Amino acid sequence: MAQRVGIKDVALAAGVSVSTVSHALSGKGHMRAETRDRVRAVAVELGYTPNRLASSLRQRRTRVIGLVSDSISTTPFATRVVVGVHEAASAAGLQVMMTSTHGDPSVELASLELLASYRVDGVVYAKMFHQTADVPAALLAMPSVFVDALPREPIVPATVPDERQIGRVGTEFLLGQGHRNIAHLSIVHGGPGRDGRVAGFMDAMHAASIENAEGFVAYSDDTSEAYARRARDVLTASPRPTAVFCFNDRAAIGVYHAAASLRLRIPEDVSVVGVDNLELVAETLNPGLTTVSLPHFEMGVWAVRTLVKMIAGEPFAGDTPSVVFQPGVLIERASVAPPGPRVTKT
Amino acid sequence: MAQRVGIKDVALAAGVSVSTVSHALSGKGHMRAETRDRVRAVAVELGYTPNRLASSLRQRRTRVIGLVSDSISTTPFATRVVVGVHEAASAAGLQVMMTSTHGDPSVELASLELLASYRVDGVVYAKMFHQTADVPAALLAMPSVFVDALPREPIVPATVPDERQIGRVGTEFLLGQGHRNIAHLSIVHGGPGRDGRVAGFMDAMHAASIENAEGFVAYSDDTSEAYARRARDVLTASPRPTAVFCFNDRAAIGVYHAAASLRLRIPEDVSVVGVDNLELVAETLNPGLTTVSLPHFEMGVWAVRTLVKMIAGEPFAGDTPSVVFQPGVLIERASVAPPGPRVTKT
DNA sequence: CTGTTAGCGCTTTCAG
DNA sequence: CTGAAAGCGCTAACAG
Repeated sequence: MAQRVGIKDVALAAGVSVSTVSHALSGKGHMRAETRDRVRAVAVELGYTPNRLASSLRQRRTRVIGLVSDSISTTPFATRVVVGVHEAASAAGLQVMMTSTHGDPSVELASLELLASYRVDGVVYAKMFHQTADVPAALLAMPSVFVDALPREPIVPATVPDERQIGRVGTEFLLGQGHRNIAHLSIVHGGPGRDGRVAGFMDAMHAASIENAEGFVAYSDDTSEAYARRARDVLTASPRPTAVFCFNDRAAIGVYHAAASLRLRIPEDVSVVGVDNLELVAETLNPGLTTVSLPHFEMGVWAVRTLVKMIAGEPFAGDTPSVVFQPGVLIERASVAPPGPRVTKT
Repeated sequence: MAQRVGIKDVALAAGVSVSTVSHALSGKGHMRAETRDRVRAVAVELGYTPNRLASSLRQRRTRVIGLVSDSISTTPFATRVVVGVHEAASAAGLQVMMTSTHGDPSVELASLELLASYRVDGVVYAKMFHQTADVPAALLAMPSVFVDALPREPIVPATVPDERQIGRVGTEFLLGQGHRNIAHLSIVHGGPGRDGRVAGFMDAMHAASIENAEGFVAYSDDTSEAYARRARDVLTASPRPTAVFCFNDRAAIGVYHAAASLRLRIPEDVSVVGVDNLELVAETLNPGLTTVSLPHFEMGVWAVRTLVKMIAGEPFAGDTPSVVFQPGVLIERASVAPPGPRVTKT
C-alpha cells in the first residue's frame, strides 16, 4: 500500500545506478542535464516518494524540529506561538512535532526523550506565560531555543515580550489622548509580566511629569470577578481616573463590567486600554477594546529562525544577544477618547 | 552532541549481542530475566536513546501520524480538534506532524507528499468548517480519516457534528424554559451547518406543536454587523420573540448589541442561546451566554482512535458506519430565563 | 560523468 | 536462550 517504489526501482527504470538517481534528485554533484532530467521524469512517472527515514538516518539530520510547550491551547497565546513556529518552520523546509506537557515535568522529560529518539534537529521550548525557567538537562543535548521564558542559566537563546515597552506603549497612548489621571489595574501575583508593565507605566507617567504614579496602580487577582470588584474601587476613587490601563484584556473586561454597573460610559466617561489583543474578546466588547498586542507569533517565528541558525552550526555563545525582547503593538479600537467635557456619540 | 550511544555500545558494555539488546529492550521473545534486566540497566546507565529512524525504517512503521488541516488557528475550533488529536495520539503512543494548508490545494498536495515521505502511519484530514470535500488522491495511499468534513465518496471514515441534534438541543432548552415565540437567527450561506441547525430548530418547534416555525427564522450574513442589524429586525417584530436561538455565538453577539440598542435586557426581556461555546466570548458577554458546544475535541479524539484501528489493519469497508455524528452539549450560563412577567434581578 | 561499495542503527529470521 | 547475518532505503566517498 504505502509507497512501494524505491530509489532502486527508479534506477532500474531509468537504466542508471541508484547513486545517479540520488544525485539527480538532490541536485548534488554535476551530471549531464539530460540524464538528470530523464531520471527525474522517470521518478515522477513512477510516483516515487523518497523515504526520508532512510535519508535522515544516513544524513544524521531529519529536517524535523520539536515543539514542546506546557499547553497547546489553554490560551489563544499558545496558539499564536504554535502558528508562528509552524509558519517559520514550513518556510525553512522543516516539519514540526509538537508535544504538550501539561506543565508536568515528568511528561516533559518523556517528551524530550521521545523527540530525541526521533532525532529531531532541534527543539523550541515554549512556556505559555512569561517566566523564568530551568533548562531541562535533556535539552542540552540538542540545539534549542526558549520562548516566553528566560532560562535561569544563559545557556540557551530565548525570546520574551518586552513587558516594559508594552506598559509604556499602552500608557503613552492614553497620555497622548490627553489623559493625566490614569489608573493602572494590575495583578497581585508578581513576575516579569506584571513587574515589567508596571515599570513601563511608571516610565511613561514620569516622562509626562506626573508624580506619584505609584499611587495610581491597583492590584487584583487574575479573575474576572476580582477585576470587576477592584475596578469598581478604582472607578469610584476621587478624583475619578479618566482612563485605566489594564494588565490584560481580562482586567479590561472587569473594567467594562464595573463601568456598566456604575453607569459610566466607555469611552466618554472612562477610556480603557488592555494588553493581549484577544481578538474575540476585544471585538465582542462594546465598544471594541483598544489593546496592546503581545508578540506571540513573532516569538514563534524568531525561535525557529534562530534554531535554524544553530542547527546550521552557528555557535551560540552565552554572551552574544541571547535573549531578544519582542515589542508589543497597540491595536486601536473604540475604547479610548480624549478626557474632559463629555463627547456625545450616536 | 546528539545521542552518540547506539545499540552496539550497549551490547558491548553488557557483554551481549545487539540482537539480545534489541530483544531485551522490546520485550519480544523470551530470555532470562536476569540478562534482560542487566541489559536494560546498562542501557539507562549509558543514557541510550534508541534511534527511531532506524527502527521505523526497519519495521516500516513510524508511530507518527500526520494532521493536515486548512488552518491551525483561524478559529478556536481548529485548536480544539488539534488538541483532541494530540491527546488521543499521545495516549496511543503516537507523535503527530501537523501541517497547515491555508486552504490551498497545491500546498495541501505538497503537505501530503511530505507526510508520505516521512512515512507517517496515517493522516487525519481536517477541515475547519463542516463541509463536504473531495478525497485527495494522495490520501488513498495511506490510512486516513476526515474530520469536520464528509468525503464526497464514502471511501474514508469521517466524523462531523450532528448539526440537527445541535439545533434541537438549543431550541428545546428554550422551549423547556417556557418560551414559545422563539426566533432562529441563521445565516444566508447554506451548508450542512446551517441546514442541519435549521432543521433541528424546526424539529423541536414542531414537536412542541408550534406551527409555522419557518416564519421564525431570519437569515443574515456571517459578520457581527450584519447579525446586529438582522437581530434588530427580529427584536422589533411583533409580537416580539421572547427568545432567540442563534446559528453561532457571533450571531448571539449581534443579538446582545441589538438588545442593548433597543434597551432590552437579557435575559429578562429576551433570552438568547448560541452555538459554538467560544468560551472567551461566552464569558465576556454580560450576562454570560448559554450556548451549545460543538464537539471539536471529540472529533479529534475519534479520528485518531479510528485511525489507530485502521493502522492496526482493521479494514475500512465503505458500508460500515463510516461517518459518525458527534452531538453538541448545552453549556448553561445566564442568558436564558423563563419568559413572561419581568423578573427583577439585582 | 556515472557506478560500486560501505554503512546509518535497528529488527528479525535462522542457526547454534 | 543467545548470536550471526541480512537488510530496511538512502547517501557519500571513492573508483573507474
